[in-house]
Amino acid sequence: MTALHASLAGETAPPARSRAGARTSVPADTIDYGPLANWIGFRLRLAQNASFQAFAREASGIDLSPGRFATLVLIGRNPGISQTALSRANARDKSSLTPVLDDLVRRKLIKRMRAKNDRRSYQLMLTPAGEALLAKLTVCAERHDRHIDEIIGPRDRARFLQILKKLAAGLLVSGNGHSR
Amino acid sequence: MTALHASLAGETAPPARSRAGARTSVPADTIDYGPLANWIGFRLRLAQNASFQAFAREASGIDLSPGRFATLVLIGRNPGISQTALSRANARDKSSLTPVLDDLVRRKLIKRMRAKNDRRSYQLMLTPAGEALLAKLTVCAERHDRHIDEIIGPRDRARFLQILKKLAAGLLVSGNGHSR
DNA sequence: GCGTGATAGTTGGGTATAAAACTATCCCGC
DNA sequence: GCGGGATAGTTTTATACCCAACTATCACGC
Repeated sequence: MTALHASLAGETAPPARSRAGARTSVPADTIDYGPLANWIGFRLRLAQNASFQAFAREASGIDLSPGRFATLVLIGRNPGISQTALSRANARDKSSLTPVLDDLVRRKLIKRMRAKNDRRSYQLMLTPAGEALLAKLTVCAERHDRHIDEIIGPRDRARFLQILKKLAAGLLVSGNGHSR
Repeated sequence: MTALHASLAGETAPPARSRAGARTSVPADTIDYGPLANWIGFRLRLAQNASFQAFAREASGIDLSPGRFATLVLIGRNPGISQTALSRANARDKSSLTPVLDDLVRRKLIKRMRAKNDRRSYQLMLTPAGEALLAKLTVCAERHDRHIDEIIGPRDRARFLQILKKLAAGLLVSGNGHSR
């Protein structure tokens, strides 16, 4: 991350690339993306990438990665949620959650309590410290989101969001004749 | 991936979840996403996730991950490109590229040739086998893209794509007063 | 030609994530 | 109450990625 993205995005750094780069056959700003240029999947990856990093910047100084933020939000909004339900909501495998939650517990941001009637599962909830951190991060997230709004423009936002939702829904339904 | 996404997306699997799940405090379909529900960053991640998996399904049977596909396209479109330029175009760190290219070379899909006038850099190009595989994958990608079109609807596609581009560009320019 | 600073690629260390196998627990019908 | 089948969470293994440090090479000015 850093300058590599800049060059992809529209060149932030004009000073660089003048001697050595010019000889390496493809001068970086004249790259032919071919069909990639207009494939949704590719652009989606770039946008997600950028958003992730922008958020990380927004929340820099706070010792919690963007990925864990969603986890906190979901626990905060759904106290007592199980790990499995949380992993589903967050679209990550439940096994990925184990180390994350271990860490959050270690930092005393969440609590894991055994459910009364099902001793297999945990009930997750925020600690007061977790609530406090969540509040701080929410401010960052809102700033980030406002930043995105400036880029998209408020008119298109709703439409854009709706398409994102349709995409996530539509692409998944069509492919999983799975059992589980 | 699998049923977890389905439940998020709109429930493909009605048979499951009826007994055990009902008691674990938060029944998965009544999750409160709170502000997450309409945060672009979060939705972007879900959509990208879904797209990635859908593409993987489309190209299942072909032994090449979606990530490497973009690499092949870029090399095919820009013969002689250097690894650094490629990593930039693909928005990944150049160090991530090393093992990927090693693998592609091992499978005889690409060639790495030392540049004449700069013995530090390589010039990458497809082998005939690489061209052939690229052609096969392009078919998959086009099918995938058509699938996405069905979901988005052709009217919104261009607008959607444009917003994705603006987002990637806009979010990156504003955050890297980096040197590198 | 030689030092200085930049660049191409690799290596090493660390994080995030997924898939599959596993353990413990649960539900249900008999 | 017991056995079969499902579920919650963990562990193991493997992959993809980043960043920082490293080596080899280059370019330029003197």
